Amino acid sequence: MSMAFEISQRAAAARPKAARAFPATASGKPGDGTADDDARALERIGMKLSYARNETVFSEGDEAAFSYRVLSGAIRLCKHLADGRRLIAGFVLPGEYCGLLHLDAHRFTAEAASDLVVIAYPQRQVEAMGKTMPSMRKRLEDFLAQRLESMQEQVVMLGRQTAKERVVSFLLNLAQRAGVKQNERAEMAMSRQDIADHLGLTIETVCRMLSELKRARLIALPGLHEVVLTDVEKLRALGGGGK
Amino acid sequence: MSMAFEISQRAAAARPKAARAFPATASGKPGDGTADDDARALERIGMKLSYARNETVFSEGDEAAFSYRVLSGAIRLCKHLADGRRLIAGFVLPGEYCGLLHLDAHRFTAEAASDLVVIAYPQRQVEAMGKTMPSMRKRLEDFLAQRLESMQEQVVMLGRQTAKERVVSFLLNLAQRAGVKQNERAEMAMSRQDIADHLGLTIETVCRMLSELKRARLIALPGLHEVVLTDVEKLRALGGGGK
DNA sequence: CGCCGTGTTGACCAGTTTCAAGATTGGTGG
DNA sequence: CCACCAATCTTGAAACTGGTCAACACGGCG
Repeated sequence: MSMAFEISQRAAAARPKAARAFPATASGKPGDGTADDDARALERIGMKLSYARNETVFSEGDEAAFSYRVLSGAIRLCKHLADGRRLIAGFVLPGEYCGLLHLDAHRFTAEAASDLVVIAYPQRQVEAMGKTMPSMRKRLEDFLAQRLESMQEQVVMLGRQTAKERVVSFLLNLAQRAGVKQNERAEMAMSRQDIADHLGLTIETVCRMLSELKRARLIALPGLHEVVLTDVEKLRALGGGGK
Repeated sequence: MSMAFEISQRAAAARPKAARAFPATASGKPGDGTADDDARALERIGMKLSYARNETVFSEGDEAAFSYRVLSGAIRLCKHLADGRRLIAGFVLPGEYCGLLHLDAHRFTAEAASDLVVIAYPQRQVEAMGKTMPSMRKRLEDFLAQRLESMQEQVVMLGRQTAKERVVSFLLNLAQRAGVKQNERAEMAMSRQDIADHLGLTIETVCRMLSELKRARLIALPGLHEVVLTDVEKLRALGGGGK
């Protein structure tokens, strides 16, 4: 089984914890609807892996041998600049994929933003499925389009939004992707520093903006890594001309 | 000839100046080497169009019926936000393409950043060539990869670089893409406002940074729309941890 | 010649960062 | 179970970068 061999190679390189058993659907994001068939097909060729916070899933420049689907936790896609500055291009949340298209993902380093469980798929299999299954091909294309869309949003955010707008956009985006509505609790797995590096701010500014939103009763922070949007309408109004 | 008909439709929509005759190679960027065959093949199915500064080539959301190659001048790819803020995702310089992949380009509005001459290719033909000519397929993939690369650079720039670093990066990038070396004159067709909207700065800050670089003898500005990099080494050092 | 669009420069101001304490949280070992 | 420690988060005050507002310069064109 050369496939299994490759997986354990990679696993060794990234030093994830030994893969533990998880119910196959445990952390699958609900509401995926149309994706289920493809997801199941992938599930069969994938392997579950766990990483502790801050472990590297793959590095910039690595050969893109695997794609990943997040089961729980979050991946951060980041770029480390020469002088230590860091920039996070995006997060991969539960139910989402990364590295499906070698084009994009492996230009970044992927790290566990929190304790993380993923399923890894050999890239070759994904490509093969893309060629035979039309629905899978479509999903690959959608994935790329989404990725472009989100990079674009980030460019708008970084280029033309204020600190408060950025934080609000981030929270709205997070809640939407998690399928969480007003007054529901959303997980915010990444650290404040991660958020700051994603929004092009300092950690202190992120904190201040969160506090300010809390004081204004627009959000609540039941725990360090949870948010509740208590007034989506007003948040949207603050979200800036974005988009 | 339905192709010609479609082209003039589009031309009418965008109100370009009547296409004038240009020697086929007049503004072709030299040094394209390997691309020449494909370029020539495209040239045959393309139509020359001219636009005055600020005319729209295509709008965000338009059907991507055409791809474009810039012969002279520059296209700006921009996004207009609700509140009037504007953000320029990038410029297309002479010799470069835009809209080759419907995926990306037509999420932006393309406008003439200066007086502009392009060749327009019916999208269908490009796709057809992509399927039959392997070298063309490769070029299309490269194009996408490049586009992603440049968006990424912009994200780093906007997220983690200072005003001076941004301007320096921009100038270095411009010179490199124009194939211009130290002490050679590079065209900078776009306005200061365009540059500002690309770098996420104000026009005043762009001016100040350019003046500062000029005072430091790192660049010269022989004309409003020309730059000479007089000390690429020091500029690189200023260019920040970029990449 | 004077106007208009664009670019440049200066003075002042606001938002963000930086620097510096604390406060919480989570993990470890007694 | 609690005490302690390290890491992370929060908050405050001062410094600074870049933005805003305003005046002026320059160049093309009617």
